[in-house]
Amino acid sequence: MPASAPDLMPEPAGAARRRHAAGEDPAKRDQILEGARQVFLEQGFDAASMNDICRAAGVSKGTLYVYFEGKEDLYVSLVERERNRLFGEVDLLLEQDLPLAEKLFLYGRRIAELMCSDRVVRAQRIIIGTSERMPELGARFYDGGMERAQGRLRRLFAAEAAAGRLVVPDVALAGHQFLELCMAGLLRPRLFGKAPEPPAPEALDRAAHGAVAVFLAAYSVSG
Amino acid sequence: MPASAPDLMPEPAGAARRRHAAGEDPAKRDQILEGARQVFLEQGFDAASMNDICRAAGVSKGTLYVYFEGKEDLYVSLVERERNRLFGEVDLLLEQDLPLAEKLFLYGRRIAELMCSDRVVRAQRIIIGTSERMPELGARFYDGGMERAQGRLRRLFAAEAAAGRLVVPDVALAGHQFLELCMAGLLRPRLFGKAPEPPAPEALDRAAHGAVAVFLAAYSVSG
DNA sequence: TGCAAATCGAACTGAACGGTTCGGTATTCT
DNA sequence: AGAATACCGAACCGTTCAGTTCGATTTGCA
Repeated sequence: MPASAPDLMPEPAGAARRRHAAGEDPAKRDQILEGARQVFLEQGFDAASMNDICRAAGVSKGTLYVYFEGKEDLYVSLVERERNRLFGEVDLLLEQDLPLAEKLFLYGRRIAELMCSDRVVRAQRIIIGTSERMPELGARFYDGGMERAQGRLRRLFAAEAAAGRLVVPDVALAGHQFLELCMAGLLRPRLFGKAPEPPAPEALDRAAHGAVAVFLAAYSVSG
Repeated sequence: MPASAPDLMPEPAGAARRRHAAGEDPAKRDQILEGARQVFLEQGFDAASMNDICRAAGVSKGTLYVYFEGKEDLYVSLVERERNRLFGEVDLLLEQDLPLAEKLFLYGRRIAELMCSDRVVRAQRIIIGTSERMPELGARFYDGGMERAQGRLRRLFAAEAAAGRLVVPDVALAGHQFLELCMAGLLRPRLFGKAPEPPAPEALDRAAHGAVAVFLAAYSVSG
């Protein structure tokens, strides 16, 4: 196939393309997803209408259906994007060179703050609400979010145990325990609508500090 | 108004009535709520149709609308009933006269088992999913469920602290911590659909045992 | 400039929804 | 027996939805 093939050239190696094939402009795709995010998160999956999403995204209905097959496809794509966007940065927190107690405090506090934020709480609400009908989507969100953090924690605990600074018979259990401790009394009232606002900084401090204290009391060599 | 008022007598003091006024037969009301429970829990609030609920309950649509004002009224009544039914019995677990460690183990294990059961997980899914639009309903469910258990725990911890067997600077925090520890690694995968089955008895044992161990390591006087 | 096509905007389809109405039936009280 | 009525079942109403269609308009490339 010569480089001058008239109409079929699928991938012109040119770096800067201005015009895209129908349904293949990533900026427009993002624009649609952003509108969908607003409507889905504040209406829920069923109550959100495609017309509202079009209006919020500033895109015609025809165009939307060029970029996405339907409502469920749009929703799945949105959840996938949010998952990566929300939990992509978290891993770095554990890499810093700090005393264990401080490292745990900062990591746990950040996770709790993230999980209790308006944006993530609303995302969890809608995903949990649809996980009866779409369990694999919920599982993917869980794996890419909390379970990823769990993996980091397990590695840390195993290393600390190997170094003789902790005694951790079950690193998986310990990982779950630590993160649950960090969100104790914070996340559940948020999910159920009992706490309309994200926790105050002092509340986050208190929970994370208490988590580290309890955790280290149980798993330190001296404990 | 004489007692012999012909058509308006509202409360005939007779003890055993066989025939009920329209929309006032409690058995029929329960029958409707039971059908609504099935449909709501497996379809979600929006996706559940009143026609499906009528069919599931074995009741005509007209009758349903005599007993309930509409979909939301039916849903609210159902949540209220489920809340009482599910969490009504739990309180008794803490009254037994047992060593603290055993009492905590049994209580925590039972709570975790309940919270992770199919029925309660599905109830939580739908309530969390609708708590964006109906926060007060979610808050009531939370208060009647987990928060009630928290109250019991706080009283226990305060008593144990007063007796010199525990050192608990913040009984509210400690209560949240203990229950979160009992469900660590169990509830969240259930809610997100990652774990399709309730946790096995051994998993519940492991979580509750680990919770008691960590908790007592942190809050025992010797700790 | 002129052409091809990506997008717009708005109307439209068919189905499903919540809720209402109404005549017929079965039950229970007098 | 007879009257009263709670319930049934099915048709019906207006609305809203996801998804489609199509001419008009804008946009980028030759």
